[in-house]
Amino acid sequence: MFAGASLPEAFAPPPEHRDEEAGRALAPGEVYLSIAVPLPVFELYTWRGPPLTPGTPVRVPYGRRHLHGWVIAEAAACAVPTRGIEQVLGAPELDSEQLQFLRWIADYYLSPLGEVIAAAIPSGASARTRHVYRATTAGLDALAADPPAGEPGTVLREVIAHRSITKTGLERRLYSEVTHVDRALAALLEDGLVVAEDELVAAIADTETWVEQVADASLAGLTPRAVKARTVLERLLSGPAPLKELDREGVRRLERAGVVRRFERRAEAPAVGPVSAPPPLNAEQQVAVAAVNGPGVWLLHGVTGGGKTEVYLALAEKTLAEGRQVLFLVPEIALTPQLTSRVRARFGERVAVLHSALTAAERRKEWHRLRAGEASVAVGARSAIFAPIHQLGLVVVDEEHDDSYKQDDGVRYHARDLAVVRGRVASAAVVLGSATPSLESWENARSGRYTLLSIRERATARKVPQLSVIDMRQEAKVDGREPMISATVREAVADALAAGGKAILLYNRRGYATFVECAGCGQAYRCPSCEVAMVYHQGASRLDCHYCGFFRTFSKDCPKCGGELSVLGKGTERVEEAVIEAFPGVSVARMDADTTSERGSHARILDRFRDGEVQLLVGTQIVAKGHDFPDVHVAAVLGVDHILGMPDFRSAERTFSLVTQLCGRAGRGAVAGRVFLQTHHPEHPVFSCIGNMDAFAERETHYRRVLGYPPYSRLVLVRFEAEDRPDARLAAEAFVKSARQLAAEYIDVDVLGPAVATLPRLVGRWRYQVVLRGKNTASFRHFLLAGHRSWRPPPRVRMIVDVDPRQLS
DNA sequence: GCTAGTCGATCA
DNA sequence: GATCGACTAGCC
Repeated sequence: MFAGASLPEAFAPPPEHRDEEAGRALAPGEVYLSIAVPLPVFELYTWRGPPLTPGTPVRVPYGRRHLHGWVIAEAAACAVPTRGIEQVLGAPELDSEQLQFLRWIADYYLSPLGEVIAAAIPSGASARTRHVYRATTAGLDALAADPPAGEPGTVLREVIAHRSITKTGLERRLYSEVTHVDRALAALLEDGLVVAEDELVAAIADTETWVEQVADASLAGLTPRAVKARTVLERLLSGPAPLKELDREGVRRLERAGVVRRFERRAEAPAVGPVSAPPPLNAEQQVAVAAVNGPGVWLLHGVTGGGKTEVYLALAEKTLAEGRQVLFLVPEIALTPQLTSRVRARFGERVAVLHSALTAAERRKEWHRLRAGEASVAVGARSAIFAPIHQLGLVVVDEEHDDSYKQDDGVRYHARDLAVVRGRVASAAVVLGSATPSLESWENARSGRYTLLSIRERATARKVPQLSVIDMRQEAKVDGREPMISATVREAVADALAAGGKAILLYNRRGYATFVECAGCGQAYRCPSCEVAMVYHQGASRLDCHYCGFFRTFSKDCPKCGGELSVLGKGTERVEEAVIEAFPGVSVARMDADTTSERGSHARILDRFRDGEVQLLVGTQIVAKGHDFPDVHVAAVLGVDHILGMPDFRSAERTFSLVTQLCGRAGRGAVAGRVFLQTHHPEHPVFSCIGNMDAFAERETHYRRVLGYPPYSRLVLVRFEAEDRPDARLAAEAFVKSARQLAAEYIDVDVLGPAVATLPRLVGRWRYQVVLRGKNTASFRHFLLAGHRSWRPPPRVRMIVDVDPRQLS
């Protein structure tokens, strides 16, 4: 039936991109393969191919394109015509345990399996193909006899000069001579002088190139000016060295002279045995280490400075001794250099470090070392949960309450929750550690799903600091304005400095002023695509949108009416200014996202503070995280009200955690530090619980239970985004209607909303959202899975499904 | 996700 | 009547 098709279409020859054999029956030895590809489709598609082990990476034709996918299983048959796979890209990359884990994730987070696998495997872990051009015999003959004129001729010559070359390669080499590489290639292809093909590029080798000296240096006839070659030779005197540590120019020079030679060598053999001796453990630490045994989940609740790290390390040692491997998760590796270096110091070459600042090649190398069993301890941020470990015996999640474990785009997994799942799949022990556990984990421990381990004593003899809450409403005004630093804090800091101590001041907003407006015409500076106030950064002299990166240069006068602009609200830059003014001559450093964007700058600031070069550290919440300094007499939270005031049910939990962590930063030797908290809500119950997890948890869980929030319910946030506001709103409304209908069939499922998101417009898109809530886990899962099949957003609307959202905004 | 093929709107 | 651009279905 051709009802919909016009005549020419019906008679058109089949599109040439289809392989002619598409849809034919299985050839001998062939099977149907279910393959996961990274696309927003939820079923697995089927291709034909040789029998392959699940987890094998393959390249498959898909429409006019080619995709990288992974074999999941052999399929019985396929209802639609199938095509053949194009290439096997290497050995299986996932064992059945990992596949089981990834399938669980796809199911739980309502994400396509192919996208989950793509998120789990670093790009380039397996072989890739690249589209290359190669000269044909006709092309070779043509060059000798009758070379094409103009640009095609130049391109042909270049193609012949290489065995094969990509288009990008050609463009790079010929950019000064040829303007239309594309066109020239098309002409050459047309004439049959070159062919295009896909070439398999091997996955990264686990060897590296080394250089050694093979002949007397005098043969090189080096002039005194050949400095680079000399430096290389000097280095090689003590034996072979890795190429990457040598000067390439120098090596090439010596190679040509036949003095040195390259060779491939397997990556460094791991050093065996502990590198630094473990310190003795105190009684509580010993109890914790002894308790963790075999599969299960333990929540290690330990006061800051209680020596949780030593417990982790002792457990890791125990696990390694059993011949199993260890996975160490940390919130953000750049922010926790101390933990990483301690793990390194203890286990040396057996440690593989995975973090976002690695280059693709470095990451692949670490991945390889783990897979080959050369490294047996992996340390990394959330994506390290996917590290290729076959004999997993222990997973440690440090600072388990930290929100950075939640991936906030793509597959929105929570690495701490995945750690529990992976541990179960691998029959490994899982240890979640924190001074301020998440209420979810706390509840799991209370109900007996996890085992609670407590460390209440500080390992060092430091006393628990005393906290003073300062009511900023009572603070004397200066020039009619509320001072940034209260008199009490000012005095305490002065005392600390006089005694040769240091202080940390936290203000959780960066920039100089959070709002800029013209006193004359009322013109306010909002981001044109985000509907939020732009933040004035004095250092960069510009206005920044903290959500989309848009900025404009700042001038003191209003561009509209010429009046003077007034800057309102505060940020760390302004706090820094006030501090410098209040304590002249004292060395101050600011630490926030603006001063730590450069690689290594974060550690540099902390080093200067540790060494005493900097006495006052001002910054956003990163000053409260994971590092320990001597002689911090005073720590003060100058502003925390924005966190507390956020329209989110976890705002009290975040405040509690941040302030408690900061308290842990204060203290010197045996003397307790002083901690101050400036707020406009001194009566808020959270402040009376600081440092006391039991008290906080009791209050907060009561409130969560009454209001039906996690951990007493599960939430799924569904957000609708569109350029036109009505599109997003209507989509959300339609969704609510159908979700309510479906929810009626399940126990205790609520559909809340629709509501405008806390940030109504971001990066040019309007945002509406709906919250799904389930109080019965099983019923809620069934509801989600049933709905998921039918939930498709209308045109022009993007739908984002966030299972277990960390923030309802 | 991408892309090709569809459709209507726009211009000489 | 031809060309351009927005929109949508199908990809195995």
